[in-house]
Amino acid sequence: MTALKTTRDTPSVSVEASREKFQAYLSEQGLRVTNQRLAIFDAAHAQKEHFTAEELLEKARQIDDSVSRATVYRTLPIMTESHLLREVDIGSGEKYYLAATTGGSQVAQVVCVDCDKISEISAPFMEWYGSTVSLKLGLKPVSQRLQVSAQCIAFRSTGRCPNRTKKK
Amino acid sequence: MTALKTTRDTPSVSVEASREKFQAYLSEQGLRVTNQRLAIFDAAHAQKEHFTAEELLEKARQIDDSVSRATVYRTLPIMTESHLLREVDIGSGEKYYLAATTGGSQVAQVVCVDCDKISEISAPFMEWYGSTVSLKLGLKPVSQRLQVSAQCIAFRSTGRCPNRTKKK
DNA sequence: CTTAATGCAAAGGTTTTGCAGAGCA
DNA sequence: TGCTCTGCAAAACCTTTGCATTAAG
Repeated sequence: MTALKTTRDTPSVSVEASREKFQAYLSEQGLRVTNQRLAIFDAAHAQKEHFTAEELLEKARQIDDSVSRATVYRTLPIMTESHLLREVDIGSGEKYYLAATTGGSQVAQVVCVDCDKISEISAPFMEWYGSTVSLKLGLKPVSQRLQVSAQCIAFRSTGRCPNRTKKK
Repeated sequence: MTALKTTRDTPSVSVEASREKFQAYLSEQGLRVTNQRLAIFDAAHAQKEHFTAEELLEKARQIDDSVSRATVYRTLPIMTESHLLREVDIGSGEKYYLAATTGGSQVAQVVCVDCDKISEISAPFMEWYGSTVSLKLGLKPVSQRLQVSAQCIAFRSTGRCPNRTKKK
């Protein structure tokens, strides 16, 4: 499966708008707008669920097969620093990412204990609690993250998650 | 600095009590009580701040210099599963640990953005929010974690943390 | 043209694992 | 004595980096 041309020429409106933000960010920072960066960006924003760097590489290559693993890893921090992508580390060894189209920093992650599937949910109280907790220690809060481990629906009924790939 | 004998023969009362819990847990699970496991346990419970696997190896070797890195890594999950140790992943590449002498699962971590120093603080509201958020998604909550990024006192005054070792 | 960005492959750091020998129950 | 646990070293794993080449501005 190499270099398939997808419907990249007519991305959805929201993706289009986000991409403009990304290009604007790159220019502001004096960074170059390359085909690889755009392919990686588009691939990331076409995902509906959280993805890993490796999965992103695969998707990006379906758009532009010249994209390398190194460039994916070099582009991820750019996208997270521009707040167009959210990084989620659930402690499973690899990091997960999701396009930050909604919620800003006010989202909690709920992770299935069996299959590691991540759900996000609005948690507007988080920022207030982050401040409360920080200030109790005399520190200045920067950001906060609430991660909840839970049993997903499939696990509760069948005792095993359908999309589980863990070695454990 | 190899195999220094410390004051291991007279550990504090609380450490002593915890160690008994650990031995009981091992026996219950049909696991063996070995000198290495006890040394690792004692080393872990002698720390006042969060530590890494590598740091734990060094401390454990001061108690019993036969302790190997492999055994440390094999013992860590046993101690976390017995709830005598708390694992904290702040997304820095290596995991941190701390003896779970207080707070149970009702603690939030506040991490300095510059030096990665971790402070813990009681956060009794967390469990309630974990439940709320999980149930909104129809999931059964298991545990929750609130991690706050903040600027520590030293960073605010000098612009740099004293104990910083990050490459970044 | 000038310089940043890229691909490749090797290196990096942390954690895991196979195996033969050691030691607890 | 049987079977778990251990140390050692190699491997696995994700991520980063050096270098020659490519391409954006």
